[in-house]
Amino acid sequence: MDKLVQELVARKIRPSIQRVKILEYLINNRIHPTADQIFQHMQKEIPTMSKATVYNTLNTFLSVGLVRLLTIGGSEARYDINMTTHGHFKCESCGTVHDFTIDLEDCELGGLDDFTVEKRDVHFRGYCPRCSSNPGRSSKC
Amino acid sequence: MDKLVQELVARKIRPSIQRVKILEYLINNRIHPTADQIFQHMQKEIPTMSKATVYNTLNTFLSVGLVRLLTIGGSEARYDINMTTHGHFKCESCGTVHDFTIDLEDCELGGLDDFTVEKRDVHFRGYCPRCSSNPGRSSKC
DNA sequence: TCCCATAATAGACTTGTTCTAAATATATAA
DNA sequence: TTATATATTTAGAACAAGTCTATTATGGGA
Ligand SMILES: [Mn+2]
Ligand SMILES: [Mn+2]
Ligand SMILES: [Zn+2]
Ligand SMILES: [Zn+2]
Repeated sequence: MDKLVQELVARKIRPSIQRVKILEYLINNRIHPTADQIFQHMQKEIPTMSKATVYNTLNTFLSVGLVRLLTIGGSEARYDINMTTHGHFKCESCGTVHDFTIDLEDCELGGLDDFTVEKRDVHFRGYCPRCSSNPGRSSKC
Repeated sequence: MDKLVQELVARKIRPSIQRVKILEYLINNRIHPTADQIFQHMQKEIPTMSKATVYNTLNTFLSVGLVRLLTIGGSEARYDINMTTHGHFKCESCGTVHDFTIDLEDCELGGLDDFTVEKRDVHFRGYCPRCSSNPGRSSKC
C-alpha cells in the first residue's frame, strides 16, 4: 500500500483512497480492464465510489503517463498499467486482450517523412489459444 | 457509375442508389471519413437519406470486406475503402488520418504461439508535416 | 481550530451508434 | 399485369460510453 502511495506522490498526485485503490487494482489485474470493469470491482471495496471518480482517476493517471489507453476494437476504452513497449491482441470470440512482444524498429516503413511520430500502437485480432482450439466460440475465456 | 454497381453486385449487395452513392464517395474521398462526414456529404446528393442508412450501408460493406473499420483515437469510427495492407497515422493536432506503408513480416514477434491472428492494425500518432512545421497547431490542415 | 484548494459524488448531458416500427422499393409468382 | 413476399430506407427512440456541472466532502497549512 505504501508503495502505491509513493508511486502517486512521485507524480504529484494526491494519494486519495480512491486513487490508491484504483492503482492497486490496475497493478494486480493486468487484464486491460474497461472503466466499467474497474467501477464494478470498486463497488466491493468502496461502495460509495462514483463512476465519475473512476474516469477522473484514469484521466489523471493518463495525463502523467502512469497508464496507457487502448482503443482496440472500438466501443469501450481499456487501460493498461504496463507502459513498456508491446503489442495487443484482442480475441474476437471472448474479448480478452493479450500482450505480445514486437519490435517495430526492424520494420520497413514508408510514407512518414516529415511526420513527427509520438505514439505507436499495434493491434492484432483473431482467436486466442482457448477459443482457437474450441470451435464452440463460447465467449467465456 | 456502372463500375460501382458491378462492385456491389459481385458481392451480392443490391445496388440501391444510396449504396452506390456511398461507395462512390468512399472511392473518391480517401480521407478515412467518419459516418457523420459521409452523412453530411450525402445530404447534398440525396437529401432524404437518413443516418441509419449510412450506418446500415457501412455495416453491409464491412461484412463483405468492401471497407475496413478504423478505431484510431477512439470516439468515432472511420471507414477505409483501401483494403491493401497499410498502416495509419493520425495527427493529434488536425485529426487527419494518413496512410503509410509497413511490412510486419519483417517484424520480430513473441508471445503469439497458438493464437490465430486474422487482422493486423498499426496505428501511429503524432503530428503531420503541416502541423509539425507550424507550432501554432491550428486544427485545420 | 478555521481556511482554502483539491477531490469525490450524483446525476444531467452529449455524442456516436444501434434498434424499432412503419413506409417504400424491388423481385418473384400467379 | 397484379398480387405477394422480401429487402431497404426512414425517422426517431433507445442505448451506452464518457464528460460536465453543481454540490458536498476532505485534508493540509495558517
Ligand atoms: Mn498491455
Ligand atoms: Mn487507409
Ligand atoms: Zn478467446
Ligand atoms: Zn496535422
